[in-house]
Amino acid sequence: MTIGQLAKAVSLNTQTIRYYERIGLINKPDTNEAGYRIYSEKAADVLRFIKHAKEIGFSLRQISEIFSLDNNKNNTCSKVKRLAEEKVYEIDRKLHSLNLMRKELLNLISLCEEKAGNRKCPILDILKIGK
Amino acid sequence: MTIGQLAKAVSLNTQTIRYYERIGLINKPDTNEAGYRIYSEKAADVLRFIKHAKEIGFSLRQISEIFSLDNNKNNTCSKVKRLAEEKVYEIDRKLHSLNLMRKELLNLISLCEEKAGNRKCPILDILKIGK
DNA sequence: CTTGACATTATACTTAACTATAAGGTTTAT
DNA sequence: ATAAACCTTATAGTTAAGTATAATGTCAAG
Repeated sequence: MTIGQLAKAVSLNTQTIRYYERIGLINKPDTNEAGYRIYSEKAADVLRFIKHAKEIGFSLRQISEIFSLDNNKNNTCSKVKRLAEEKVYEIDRKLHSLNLMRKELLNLISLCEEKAGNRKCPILDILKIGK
Repeated sequence: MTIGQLAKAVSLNTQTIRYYERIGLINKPDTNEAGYRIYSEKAADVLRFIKHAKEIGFSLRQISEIFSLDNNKNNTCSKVKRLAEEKVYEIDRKLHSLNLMRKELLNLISLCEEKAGNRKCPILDILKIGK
C-alpha cells in the first residue's frame, strides 16, 4: 500500500500520516526502490487504533505513551490497565459535567417557553450574561 | 476587584483574562485612575460560566457565539433558545460517545483482570498494537 | 512521450488557547 | 523612601495537531 492508498483506507490525509511518523507516533515503513513508503495492513490497524483512541479523548501524546509501554517488560499490563482506569475516571467527570449542563440548558429552555412572546430573553437574564 | 483578585477568585491567571478580553470574549471593564481594570462580581460569574462551558467541551468560539446574541434585537429569545437546543443536542452526542468509550474501556479492564498475572497484556493484544 | 496523478523532502503556515517577556507605571508594607 | 508586589501595553513564544507550499521525482494511460 502506498501512503495515498493507506490514507484513503483509514480516512486520514497523507500529510497527517507523515506527521505521525515525524513525531515518532508510528514507525517508518519500508520503502520501495523509488523511496515510496510501502505500508502493510498492520499499519492501517495502528492508524485505526490511533483514530479510535483520539475519538475517545486520548491525545497523541497519551497514545504514544501506550505504544511506548514495552510489551516485554514486567508490569506492562498493569500500567496499561491503570491508564485505562484513569481514562474511565476522566470520562466520568466529563459525563457528570455534561449532565449538569444539559439539565441547566433544558431548564432554561422551559423558562423560555413559559415566557414566550416576551421581548426579553430569560436565558440571558438567568445566566447573567451581560457580557 | 483588580484583575489579580478576579484571577484568584475564579482560578484563572491574569493573562488569560486579558486574553479573553483581547479576543472579545469578555467586555473591557471600567478602569480606575491608574488605568487598572476594575471588575464586578458579575465579571466573575461570566468567567465561571466560561470555565464551566469549557470544561464540558465548548470552545471559546462557541461560548462567544452564545454571548454575541444581542438582547435588544427581536427574536433574540428564540435564537438563544435554538442555540440552547442545539447545545443540548451536541451534549447528547457527546454523552453517547463518552458512554460508548466508557463501556469499551471497562471491558478492556475486565479482560485485564481475568488474565491477571499474565505477562502479556490483553489490552495491547486486543487493540492490535504492534506499533 | 508527455500529461496528470501520484510520491519525496523541507520548510512554513495555521488555529486554538494560552503563557512569557520586556519595559514601564502604581500601590502597599516596612 | 524604597523594595516588593501589583498593574499596564505590546510583542513574542509555546503546544497540539495538523495543513499547505515549493521544488522535485516517479509512474500509468492515452
